Amino acid sequence: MSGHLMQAAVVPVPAAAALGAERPAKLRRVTTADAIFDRLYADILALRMPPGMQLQEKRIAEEFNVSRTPVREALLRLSEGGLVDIYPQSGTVVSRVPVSAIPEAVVVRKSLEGTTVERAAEIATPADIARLESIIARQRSLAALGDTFAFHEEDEAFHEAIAGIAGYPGIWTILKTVKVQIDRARRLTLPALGRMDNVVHEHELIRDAIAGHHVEAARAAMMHHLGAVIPDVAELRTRYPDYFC
Amino acid sequence: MSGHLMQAAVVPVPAAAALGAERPAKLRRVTTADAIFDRLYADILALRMPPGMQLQEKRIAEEFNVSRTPVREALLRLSEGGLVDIYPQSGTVVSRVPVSAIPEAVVVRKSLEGTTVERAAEIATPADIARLESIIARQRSLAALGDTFAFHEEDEAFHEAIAGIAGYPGIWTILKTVKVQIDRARRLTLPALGRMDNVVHEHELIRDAIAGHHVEAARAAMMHHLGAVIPDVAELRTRYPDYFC
DNA sequence: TCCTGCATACTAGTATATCAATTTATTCCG
DNA sequence: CGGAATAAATTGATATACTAGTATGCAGGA
Repeated sequence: MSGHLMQAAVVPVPAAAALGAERPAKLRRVTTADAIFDRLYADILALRMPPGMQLQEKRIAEEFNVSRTPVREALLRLSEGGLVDIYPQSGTVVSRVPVSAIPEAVVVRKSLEGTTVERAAEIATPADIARLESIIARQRSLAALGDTFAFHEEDEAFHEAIAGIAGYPGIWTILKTVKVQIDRARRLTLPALGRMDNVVHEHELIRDAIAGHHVEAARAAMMHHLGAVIPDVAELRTRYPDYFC
Repeated sequence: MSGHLMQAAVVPVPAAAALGAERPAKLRRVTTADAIFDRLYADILALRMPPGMQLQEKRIAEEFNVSRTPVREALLRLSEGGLVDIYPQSGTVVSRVPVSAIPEAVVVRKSLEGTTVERAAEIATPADIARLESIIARQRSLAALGDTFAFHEEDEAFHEAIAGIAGYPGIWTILKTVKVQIDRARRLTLPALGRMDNVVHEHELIRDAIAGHHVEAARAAMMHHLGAVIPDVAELRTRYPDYFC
């Protein structure tokens, strides 16, 4: 962690904000706070900053060569997402993964993605199917290479694409915030290489059901897919006792 | 809007944050920024600040006798919820209700509340049913009095109670943010007094289904209930053209 | 030894000042 | 008279300074 921070690039606003927030098509500077948010977000998700780690606005500000203000804004956003806990006048820590919330997060995913995939199966076009297939193809090669990180990114892309096909971009925004806690727990499991092939196959089943406009089959395939990825929290908890609460 | 702001009361943290964020049972100062956020949130929802209204950090800060910093933090949080739009170096406005997002918001509610009510029907205890009934009872009298505002608060309580029964408090947190845009649109409809009686009846049906552990019936009743409250955006749009986008 | 109370050293919350970018009005030239 | 260039004003973004809680450790007494 070091060095200067990129400044003041001008880019189209990246989706941001919750359901229905769509900024009017307008240009928006990527602010310093945004950059720091992204960095911390990635660091926490990748466990480079493990749960329970103490954070200090001042120290972070010094590391990035910025003032406390943008750091503070980034931390506030992270705390809303449940990734850090801010104790006023005391300190800020990377939040421990709330085990109790993980089953609920899975329920949310199943509920929302079930609804989404049904809609997608109803209205998907051949072009949509092609998009799904291209993502799956990339996943196949990444699985062969054993690149778990890139594989996971494509996994996100697949689910996001389905939301896009269904015409529910806002639902994907919600899912992203919900998925975070699940993903953090999953990062702790050893890179189960064999699992990637399973995922590819499950994605193929989902794609086939959507392509054939088989609403019920699509839902069933998605339910099976989401049910298979629940991390074994009980085991993780004994292995990393102070990462959970 | 006037006068000083209450300072530094100490209260238990009010639920806040997304799924799985549960602040460790701890005392937390209600910060100035929190107070301003709550105030602005209420003002926007009650349409005292109508969509399209210009906001200025400086002016708000002066009104509340605080500096721009907490005002800014409150506005940032509001913008994440899609209640204000911040145009950098230009201005901040109360967001217009994004009509395009309302159907999607309804989809989310149906999906999540459908799942929730099913679970509630499975595990509800007699005490849970009593809680629901007491809320419905209050709604009956409020409907008779024609107190639409308090009625709406009890409506929220009813749905939150079901989430509580199901053991999905985090889902309610998500629903709150999704409901906001729908509620804003609904506030524009004339206080349809007759509608309140319908709502009470629909709630009774939901309660009965939960009490009888009729999972399918509970879902059906909830779907009907949620389908009935979709505001007629098309009509509203002609009546309040610059409240929407 | 263990508990209590105070002093100290932090940390986050808030205020104020400065910087930079965008919008808007105005002026000057064609 | 009109349009482009420019200057002024507005306001968001960032930096710095200050205030006020909170935790911790040590001293002293039970």
